[in-house]
Amino acid sequence: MSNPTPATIEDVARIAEVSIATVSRAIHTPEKVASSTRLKVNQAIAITGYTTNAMARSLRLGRSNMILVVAPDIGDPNFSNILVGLENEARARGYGILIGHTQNDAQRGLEYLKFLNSNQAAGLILFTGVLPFGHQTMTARLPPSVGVFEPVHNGGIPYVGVDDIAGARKVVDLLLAEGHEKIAFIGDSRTRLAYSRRREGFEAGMNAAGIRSENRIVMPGDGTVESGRLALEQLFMEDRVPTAFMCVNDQTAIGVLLGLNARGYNIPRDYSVTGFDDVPLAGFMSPPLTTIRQPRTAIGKRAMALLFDLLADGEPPESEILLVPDLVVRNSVGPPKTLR
Amino acid sequence: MSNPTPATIEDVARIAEVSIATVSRAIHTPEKVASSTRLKVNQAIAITGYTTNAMARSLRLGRSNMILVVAPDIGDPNFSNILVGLENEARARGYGILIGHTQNDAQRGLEYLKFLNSNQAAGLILFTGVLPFGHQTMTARLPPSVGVFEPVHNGGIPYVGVDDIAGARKVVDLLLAEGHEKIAFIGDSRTRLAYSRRREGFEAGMNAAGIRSENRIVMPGDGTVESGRLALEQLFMEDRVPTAFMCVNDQTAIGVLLGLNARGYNIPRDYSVTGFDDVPLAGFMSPPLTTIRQPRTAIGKRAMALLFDLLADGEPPESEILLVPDLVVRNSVGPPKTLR
DNA sequence: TTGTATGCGTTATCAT
DNA sequence: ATGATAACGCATACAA
Repeated sequence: MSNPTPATIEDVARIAEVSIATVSRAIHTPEKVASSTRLKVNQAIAITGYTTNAMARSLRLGRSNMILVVAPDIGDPNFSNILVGLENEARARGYGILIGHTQNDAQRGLEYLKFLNSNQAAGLILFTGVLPFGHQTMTARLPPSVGVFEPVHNGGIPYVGVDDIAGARKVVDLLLAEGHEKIAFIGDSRTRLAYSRRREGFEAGMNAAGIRSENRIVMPGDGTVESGRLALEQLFMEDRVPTAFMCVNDQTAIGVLLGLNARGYNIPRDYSVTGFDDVPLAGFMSPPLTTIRQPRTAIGKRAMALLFDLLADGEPPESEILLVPDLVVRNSVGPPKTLR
Repeated sequence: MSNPTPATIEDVARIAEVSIATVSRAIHTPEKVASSTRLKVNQAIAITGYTTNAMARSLRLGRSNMILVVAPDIGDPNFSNILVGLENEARARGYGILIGHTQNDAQRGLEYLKFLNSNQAAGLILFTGVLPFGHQTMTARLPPSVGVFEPVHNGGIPYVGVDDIAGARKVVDLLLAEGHEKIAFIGDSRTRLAYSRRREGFEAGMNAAGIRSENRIVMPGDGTVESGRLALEQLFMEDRVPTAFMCVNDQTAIGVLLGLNARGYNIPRDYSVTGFDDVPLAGFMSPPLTTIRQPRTAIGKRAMALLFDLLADGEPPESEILLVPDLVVRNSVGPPKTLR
């Protein structure tokens, strides 16, 4: 199974009875080598099972054909689908993908910075809203990079994401159209720009509908199921219950839904609940959750395409690409009880 | 932001007014260099922001300090926590982790095989039950490797996983103790050894309790929410409804739970449902799911530790490490309706 | 069309 | 304690 040592270009050259230069050419510029020798080389390659040593090649060339994807949380339900978009696009261009997991830890980020500094990756895709390399970021020599989901604060790096304001607006407008006049936004937070923007969309919709501020409830949250449940409990305890809960993401909405179910309410008869993201489970909740669908694969595809533009031109063709997400109407929204 | 070219060991040497050999020594064997020169070197490193080029280093050394983790499905809810265990253990030993995603595609696997052949990774962690490299596997020169969750079929590679039989046994025994006599095992499949073993545990428990075979229902499934729901519907249509559903994993159990809820049943009053894995959402279902907890972080830790044993000794100290998982009792199991 | 020779950035061997 | 240099595997400028 584990052969002693991998074949080198020299092994191939010896067997094919040519020089290593010819072998290299036969591989990378076959048209520059006689077809007869090309044949010999190919046979020798087959015999030895030769694979070019990517490290030596990259060292020589000063670049590699790997793209590094750095993510703070691999467990994020959004991550894997975006990854698929990224991978497909990269593969189509002959590039491979490697994933680095930082767990929001700058120390871990540094590891990958070294990786980058060694030219082991030709490009960088960032899932975090911030360069994950701590202080050393300033002196770092980063390869062409693009952010996904969130703009990268400390870096002038282009990004592709979703138009959160427009998405949120679609949700409020639906709720408003159903007749809701007292709506709570659950999961307010300033740590993630995407979340702030969803809040913005909420406010914009409420403004447009002329809803008075005492009928707008905003609860903080960190986007976890827990936080949704917590916010709900607090609202009930303080007797500030709205007729509709517009949640910053699906996790939060699931928390609210679960809490409401536990209290014996029927959704959407008693209350309406909405999410954002369209996480895999959203459609399986009871009731199935009305939410905003992230065009995940498309985001990944666009991000990688943008990275290749950068790789080719050096200059970002545009610094922000916002995809407009769709509303997916399921069964967690209805008219407010008061209107029934 | 993007400095022209990264500093090399030569830049450092020039500034410190020493030879490159001394710089290298100052970094790797500081005790062999005069403290005065060590100081100069360190200053020069600080000035230049020098990082050793990992690629050149690995090329010279013939080994790297990266571990490659290959997984068929990054979205698997088990994956991210195991990864944390892997990462922590690797970091403690000065190694970094890179993740490769194959999507069960041999072509993609090949990419990573080249990576390995170039000595870009010192070791390999496999999440798949099979070497993901297609035909070329035979001629491949693999680094020390260990499997996670499942033994690797075509490779004599040691693995660490969970004792699925014992885990499943804990579940049946609970169900049996509650008084159930007609139990369905949902999600039978021969594609994953772990799943076959859970089935084995089920049968063993039923045998021990002397349950007759007509009271054992086995439904196929692929471990998705969908498949759980499907199996449930089929059982109702064929009028072969048991009093308890023992599901091969949590996803399946969630499907069953959702289906039962949709039909208006109350769990655990009308039916009992169990899962396996203790996925993040399991505790948030209504009712919270009784299931088996995968010791995920522990598995990752053990797997990586085993890999380092391999790296050091060459010989696997043991070929199979099975951790015994715990039953986590929540609220989806009760006595059968007939006994109430 | 093919071969020779150099250098990519390191570390290790051998002198000094 | 330090320096000069070879070698890791490869791609290419240059020579033939």
